[in-house]
Amino acid sequence: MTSNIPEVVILRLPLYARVLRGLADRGEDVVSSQRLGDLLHSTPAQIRKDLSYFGRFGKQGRGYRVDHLLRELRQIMGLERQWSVILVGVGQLGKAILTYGGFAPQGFHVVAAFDSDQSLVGTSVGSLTVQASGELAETVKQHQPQLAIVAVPGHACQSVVDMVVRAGIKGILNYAPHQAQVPEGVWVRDIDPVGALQSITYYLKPNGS
Amino acid sequence: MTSNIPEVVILRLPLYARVLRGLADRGEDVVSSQRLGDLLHSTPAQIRKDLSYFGRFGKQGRGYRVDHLLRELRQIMGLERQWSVILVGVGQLGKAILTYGGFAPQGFHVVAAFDSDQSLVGTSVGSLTVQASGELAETVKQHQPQLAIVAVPGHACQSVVDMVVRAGIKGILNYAPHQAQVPEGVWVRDIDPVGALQSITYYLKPNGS
DNA sequence: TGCAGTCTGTGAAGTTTGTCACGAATTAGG
DNA sequence: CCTAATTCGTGACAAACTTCACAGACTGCA
Repeated sequence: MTSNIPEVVILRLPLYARVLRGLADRGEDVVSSQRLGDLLHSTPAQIRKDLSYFGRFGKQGRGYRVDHLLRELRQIMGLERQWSVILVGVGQLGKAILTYGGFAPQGFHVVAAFDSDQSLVGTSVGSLTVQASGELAETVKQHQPQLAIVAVPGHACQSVVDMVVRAGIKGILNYAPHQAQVPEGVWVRDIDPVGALQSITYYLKPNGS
Repeated sequence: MTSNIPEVVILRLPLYARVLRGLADRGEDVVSSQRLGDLLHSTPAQIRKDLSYFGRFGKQGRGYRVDHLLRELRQIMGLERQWSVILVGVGQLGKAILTYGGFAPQGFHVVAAFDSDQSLVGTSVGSLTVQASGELAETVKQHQPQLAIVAVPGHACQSVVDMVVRAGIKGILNYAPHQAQVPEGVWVRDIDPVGALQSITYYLKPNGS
């Protein structure tokens, strides 16, 4: 039974949560869909409609209580718990991801890092020791992480994805420039900065307005 | 006059180009929309429709010539030229971006890096020397870069975006966790790994299928 | 208490995006 | 040359998504 909530809506939830966090930090108690729309470059109707998929969180004549709505959203997205993440690929990108401080505050903890390069295995990056790819299945069985970050070259992506999927991982954040094939029930999001730039240049190309 | 080609189509073009590059590397001459669809997890009809917005590149009974279609797509996206990029924010993330080897092969060259932290200004990262943010306008005037990568903390994002926009930049790749406001005619793409993970956990939350 | 003003939640309408299915072009093999 | 097998390009159709617009709920003030 796949839920009937559009995926585009799910993709917007993190943005809503982020903006609400900002409002909470600035001590704002209540926010209207109008105001949220301004902050998100979206429309009030869109925001109300999106939220209505999950329940009724606002109050007519007032708006939404910031802390309440934020808690609800975090609940909906499953963020009221910690998530364990493994990293595969400890090259430059992988190292940057390991030392990046943005994941942990949101409850995503990298608990193990793997690489196929034997000269990396055993070295320390941040607080982790790089493990051999061969140990992945065993380590996953022990720590039961739910997510994997893949930061390997494009040509290695599919085999790495296959490996983590076989180990039981159901969510993958893929930095490799490759569309990985995954079975039903496994979720992949691609991070593609180069593609993002390329889709910008399309609009800049006819130079002028 | 905004073009009437859907933005979703434009966002798919880089993926098409990437897959075609892979096929070209493997020496394949011709590819059908069926095959492309398999590789992209898309449908043949979608691909034919997308391509038809730009012209007629295929041949009935055969398919698309890989090298020809790739060249056409690169032309369409404006990739048959080099693009100059500036980086703002030379923290851990910024440094990783500077040393990342994925941009240059696609024609995106980082020509200058800026940071507001005086202790970073003057230091070398990769082949660049970090400049003070105050020099940005002047440097942009000289080098005429078309794109900017923003890799600063969320709270600094908007002011940095304002600055690069004022300097004349029309395309921004934003790594900061903040939805920047930009005037008409400026294009922003956000890179949001944390948000991507959060939209995955939504689906994993009801643990089971 | 009553009234004017605000703002949500939601069916219905409208728009955008994706799929279907078929004519026409091309190839390959007698 | 003729026929069977492919495959594109595209208008018509369907599905998905967004916007509209309004009833109903709440607030604040006199």
